[in-house]
Amino acid sequence: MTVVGVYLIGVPYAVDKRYDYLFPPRLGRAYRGAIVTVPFGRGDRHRPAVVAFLEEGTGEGLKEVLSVEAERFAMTEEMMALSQFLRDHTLSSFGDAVRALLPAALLSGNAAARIATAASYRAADPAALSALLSAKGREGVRSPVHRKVLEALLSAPRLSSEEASALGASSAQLLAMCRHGWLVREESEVYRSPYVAMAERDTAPIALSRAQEKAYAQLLALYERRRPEAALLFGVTGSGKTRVMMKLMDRTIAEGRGVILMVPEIALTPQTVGIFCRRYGERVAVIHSSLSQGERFDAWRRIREGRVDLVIGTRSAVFAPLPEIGLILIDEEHEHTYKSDADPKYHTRDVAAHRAARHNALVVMASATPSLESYYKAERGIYTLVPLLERFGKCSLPTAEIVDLRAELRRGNTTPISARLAEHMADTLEAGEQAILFLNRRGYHSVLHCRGCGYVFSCPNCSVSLTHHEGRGGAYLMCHTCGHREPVVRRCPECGDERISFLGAGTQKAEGALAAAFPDMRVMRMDADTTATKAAYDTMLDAFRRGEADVLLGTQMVTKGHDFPRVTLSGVLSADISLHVPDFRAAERTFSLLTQVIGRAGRGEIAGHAVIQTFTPDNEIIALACRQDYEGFYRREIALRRELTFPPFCHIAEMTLTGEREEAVTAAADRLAQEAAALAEKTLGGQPLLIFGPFPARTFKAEGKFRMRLIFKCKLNSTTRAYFGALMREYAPRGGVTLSVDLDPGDV
DNA sequence: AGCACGCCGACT
DNA sequence: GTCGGCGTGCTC
Repeated sequence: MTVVGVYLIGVPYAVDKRYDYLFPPRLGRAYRGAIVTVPFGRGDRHRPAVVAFLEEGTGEGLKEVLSVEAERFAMTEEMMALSQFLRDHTLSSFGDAVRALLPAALLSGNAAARIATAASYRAADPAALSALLSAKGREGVRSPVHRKVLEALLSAPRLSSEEASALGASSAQLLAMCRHGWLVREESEVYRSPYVAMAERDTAPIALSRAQEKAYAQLLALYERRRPEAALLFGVTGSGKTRVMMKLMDRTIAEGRGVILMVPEIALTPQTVGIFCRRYGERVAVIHSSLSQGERFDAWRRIREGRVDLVIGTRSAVFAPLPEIGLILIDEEHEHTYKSDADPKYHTRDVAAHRAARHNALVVMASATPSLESYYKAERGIYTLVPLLERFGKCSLPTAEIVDLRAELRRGNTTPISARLAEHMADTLEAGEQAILFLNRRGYHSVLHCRGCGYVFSCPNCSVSLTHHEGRGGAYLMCHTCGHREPVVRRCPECGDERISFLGAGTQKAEGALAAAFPDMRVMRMDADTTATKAAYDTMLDAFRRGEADVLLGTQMVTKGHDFPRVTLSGVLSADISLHVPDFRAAERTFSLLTQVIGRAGRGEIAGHAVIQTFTPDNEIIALACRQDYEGFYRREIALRRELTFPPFCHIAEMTLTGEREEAVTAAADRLAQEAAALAEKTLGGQPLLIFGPFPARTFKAEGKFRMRLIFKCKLNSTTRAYFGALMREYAPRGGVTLSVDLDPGDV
């Protein structure tokens, strides 16, 4: 008898181990990677599972596998290895890894039933078709509709039922023709895709400038090594990175190898997709979070069956089941959306590198403001640095201006719009041009600063801004990275001013202030609330592009990847909010953000201008962004990271305890901290590992649950991963408290 | 995760 | 005397 060892899908970490079942002969051949349904637990509930082990045995005392999914949907060896990699690398369960790789439709029962089919008709005997049409009398074709259908089949191998009905043939008539033995009806699978093939195709060769050609040659040389390679394409805004990448894609596809193009969620607009659909037609698949379950399943099948050369998509597209991969492109590689915050908590970059190793593929990460981690790797030769620093065409760099909000306050202006910004707004409106205003709101409510001098309360150990908490003994300030606490003071330690307030206080009134200052102005507001669906987002951007509003006011999403030729002014209402988000990556994010905002203005014919409002006009990050000086920024920031021991000089791991009873959560956190220290002592053999906390998570209480965190600094390797794995398994808290781990979280 | 066993409070 | 609360432990 065949005994299979399976991993269950959709069970917690504690159940994530091998379970053996008998594989009854009536289900056919057993094989590794098979997706099966098994009875599990006392209630014998049916659960999806994946076969990972095969053995011959008596199978005594084992339950039986209930059903097997079609072999064409099974996990390939690569998928099995990738799931194992995800489990080891992120400490997720095998089942969660499988869920990341497979479309949900495959795991929720009968996949076959979820496949859409369509009928088509072909000539039963194509050779005899013309003879049939010219035959007379009883043997001939008398009905004009029948004749039309058969004539159409002289020039086309088959007719879809739509095409046949367009010729006037009813389904009854088609059935009759089948009974005559003239036609054969065939059911075939169809693929639901919201992206229809574009009518006009773009097949022109891609012409490159000299600088672009040089970058392309460098990348091509790497590609041709046919080994796992990684490159960092460091291209400033407007340098034509996309053209370089496209030429490399052309080359890869021409060799019959697949390409994955990763984009941040926000950049996946119809414009972007259109460019690639025109070039690669039906052999493009698009994957993103708002596809329906059916669309996702269909895209996955098309890719898996070899019908696709290019997969464009957000984070999860990195798992696209292309049979052969030659190239993985990660555009805007610094974007934090590439890190998954749900299990498995992977980074796209790591998965891409893993797949590239298997396929001997090239990974190209592209950005104008690379993540510190990536640029550091490029500096050390782990990635090949491919610079593309020349701006292409005649668009010039916009000018940038810093506005001192302290002075603004001294002059009595308490609105979030400075006099300078108002002036520029007026000029822009006058000229019939458009403006984009960026308003960050994340984190503003908990960081304190001095309105007199701009001083921000920060951690003496980590230089991360402190957040305000209401505790039992009153309010205090705390560092979310190391747990350092200090009391709230009334006076600024820098200038003695008493105007201590929350950072960004007042900016949420921006819309009202704009309306008051410019009553005739049309303001379009764009944030997570107004763009709940992808369609709403695309519609708003289109409307703004058409000039249906003068100002686009919004969060992060207004700063990303779209060309608005009529935008000549961009403004940041408070650079401080972004600069002092309580996260060690705040400076990096701000530099990237400001660089983009400044780049947004004036990409058309007209020169652009950017206005950056801040309480700290002397801040070096802001100055560097205004000069678009990435190198300068990198030198400064990498020195700070080294000094304070932050990535890339260590890794950070985060353990979170969640539960409904506050005392239970805090008690469990204390116990975990002790356990973690003891286990480190015992198993790490002197490898450095620092434990901070426990302390309340950024959102201590949310949705009726309390959350405590522990932060670890260490080097992640097999020893330390095993250490965190052991903590997860052996220290599973009980009493309604759950424990989760994030190795290398996106924000801390 | 789900389900059952198990030992303490308010009901027919 | 029982119905049922959710703490604890197991699932091939």
